[in-house]
Amino acid sequence: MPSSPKNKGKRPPTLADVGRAAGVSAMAVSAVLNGSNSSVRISEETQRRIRKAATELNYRPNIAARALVNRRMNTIGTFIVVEGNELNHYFLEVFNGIIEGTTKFKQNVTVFTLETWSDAKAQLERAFDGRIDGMILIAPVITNEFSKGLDPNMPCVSLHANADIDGLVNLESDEEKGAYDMVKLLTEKGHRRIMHFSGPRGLIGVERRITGYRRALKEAGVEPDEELLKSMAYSDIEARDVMKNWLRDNPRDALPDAIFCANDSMALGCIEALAAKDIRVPEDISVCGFDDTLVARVTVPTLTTVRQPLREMGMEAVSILMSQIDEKDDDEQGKSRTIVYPTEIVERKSVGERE
Amino acid sequence: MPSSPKNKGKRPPTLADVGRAAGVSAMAVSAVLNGSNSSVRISEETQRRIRKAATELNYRPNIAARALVNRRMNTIGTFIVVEGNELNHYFLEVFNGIIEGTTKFKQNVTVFTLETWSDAKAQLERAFDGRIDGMILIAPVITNEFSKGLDPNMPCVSLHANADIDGLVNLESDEEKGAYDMVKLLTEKGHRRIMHFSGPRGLIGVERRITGYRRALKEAGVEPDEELLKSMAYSDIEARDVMKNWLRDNPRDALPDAIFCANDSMALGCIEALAAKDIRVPEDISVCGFDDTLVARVTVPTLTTVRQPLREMGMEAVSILMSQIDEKDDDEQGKSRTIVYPTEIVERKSVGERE
DNA sequence: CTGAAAGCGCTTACAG
DNA sequence: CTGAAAGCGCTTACAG
Repeated sequence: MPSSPKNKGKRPPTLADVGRAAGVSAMAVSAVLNGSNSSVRISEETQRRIRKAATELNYRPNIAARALVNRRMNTIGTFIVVEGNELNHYFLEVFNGIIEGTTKFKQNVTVFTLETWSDAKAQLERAFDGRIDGMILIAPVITNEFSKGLDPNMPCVSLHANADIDGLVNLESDEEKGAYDMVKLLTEKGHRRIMHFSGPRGLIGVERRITGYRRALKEAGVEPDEELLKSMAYSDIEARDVMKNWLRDNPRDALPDAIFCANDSMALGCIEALAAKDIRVPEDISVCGFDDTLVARVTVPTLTTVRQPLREMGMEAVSILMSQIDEKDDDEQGKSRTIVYPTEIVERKSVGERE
Repeated sequence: MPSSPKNKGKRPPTLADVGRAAGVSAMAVSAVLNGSNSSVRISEETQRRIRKAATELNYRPNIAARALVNRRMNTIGTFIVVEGNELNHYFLEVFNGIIEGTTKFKQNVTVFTLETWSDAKAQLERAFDGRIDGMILIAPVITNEFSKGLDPNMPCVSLHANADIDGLVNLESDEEKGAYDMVKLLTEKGHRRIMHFSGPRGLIGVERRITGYRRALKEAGVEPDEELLKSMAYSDIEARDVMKNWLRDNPRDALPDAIFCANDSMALGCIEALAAKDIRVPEDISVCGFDDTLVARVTVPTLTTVRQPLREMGMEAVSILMSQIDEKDDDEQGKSRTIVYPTEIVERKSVGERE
């Protein structure tokens, strides 16, 4: 009773099986079922017979065998660092776009999560065994160290690469202008003391937003106050805690007029801490975010925010990657490139007029 | 200049290449690098030499070749229907758990999005070409039609399968008790006229929540009023619109004491519509959700909700799937099974006391 | 303890 | 217009 003969006949049917059933060679079956570009013409009648046999046997091509000869898996890998142990809204938006793109191109997506960008070499290698044809890096922090972990033969597109990059296509948005426009809106609505909750200093995107923030302030005749610039991780929890501590350490009348947060989740964290002290948004203070993720529309109050076309960027990343993959054997040149998407202010309820 | 000789030498190194470099057979390399269970013992010295050659050549196993012989891709597929064109918070939570699980088991995840569960046969087949070893269905609506699309040899676990299932493991939570507990809490806080925004009638989970809702009402001596039960898609937008219309069509003093929403997003949609009419939560009306997704904690007011351990369920789904995959050749029996997770009330700010 | 052979399921030249 | 052969890169028996 133990070790029974392994499931005989359970093995899925192969091309040869179908061929046998239809009275032709496996090669003929391959040609009609998988429409290869070979010069083979098979008679209508034979084709019909082959297709019939295939459906009857419930034939399904074996992707591993095919990939072995084609060197093409028709799947792309997305790489993301899981911060604070969770995938966030930014990821959700971008991923929605990636899904849309891969569906269009009939590709599969596999998701690789990294613990950190800094020593990603070992983690990256999991993907370099032919299982994906190209990779999308989501908001990577690309260091020299990291670049070394990359495979030069693997087509690669990044979104919001937070450092200078070399040899890959990067999609980003005009973050400085987004920040500038938002802070300008704030000043136009009469706000003067404007706090900025930024991401971690040093990252390109973070610095760009700070630059935009300062520029708008200066143009409105407000001298940037370093006390009002708080840097932290891009996290709602951190923003909440920073806000909470600030409220503990400062008198109520020191409250700024507005807070410009570097992403929507941080804005929510902020609002949460404010609400705990019964400070109302936007009546007592205005708060705005960045990204225009799902939550911005759905929270109360709805969030005034800087929209980056994250979803579109995800879609485009796939589309660009696909052309890279297809042209891989051709010239390698012109690979390095940056595409900048426009940002746009979305006015909702969390920003009010001053006075 | 056209058709240049294809990138010679660019082809990644194979086991044979490494073997040649180390002066051994490919088989020996395979044995030491991929620690097979074959009885092969290779001398320490040779092993060192092989490893050295492998790193020098930057050897990487080819997964397609390996999969072809092993019939194992070490990747699992997750299947989800993209409602209203976006992956939602429920997905994000569950997927976080799946990621955690697959990381632990060193598996990859690929995400398949379906347009609908009803005629999923063709869409499902994309996955039945050996690219995944098992599948996780996220909140599927399993009909007979759908079951026929499944491959009986493919290990399969579902989360919140919203129908009776046959031949697969289903993970779900005790939704009836969750609903009951929540409505009971509401009645204990003095609420009597309690509205329920449910999902689409007919789905098992929806009916269970309705049952729990009614039971708690009756126990509190409140006769369920069918006028207060509104069914709709599980969507914040629908909930917002239903609420908006209700507010338009009913006098202010007809406002219920509380609204029990079938998920967090719907609760947010509700609150949004209420806020537009300056109806405050929880001062004027209490609102609660279901799921305890990321947004519940972060919106204002924070949401009182029924927690389902979505993340844990995602993790467990992977773990169960892995054992199914490993035991596939063994007995097929006992495959069909349901595991019910407890729900739990999380009290936050959106529910207040009456009077 | 190590190597030569066969085979996983497919596709791509190459002959007829 | 169609078939026989070789090979993609690996692993698993099987000999030595």
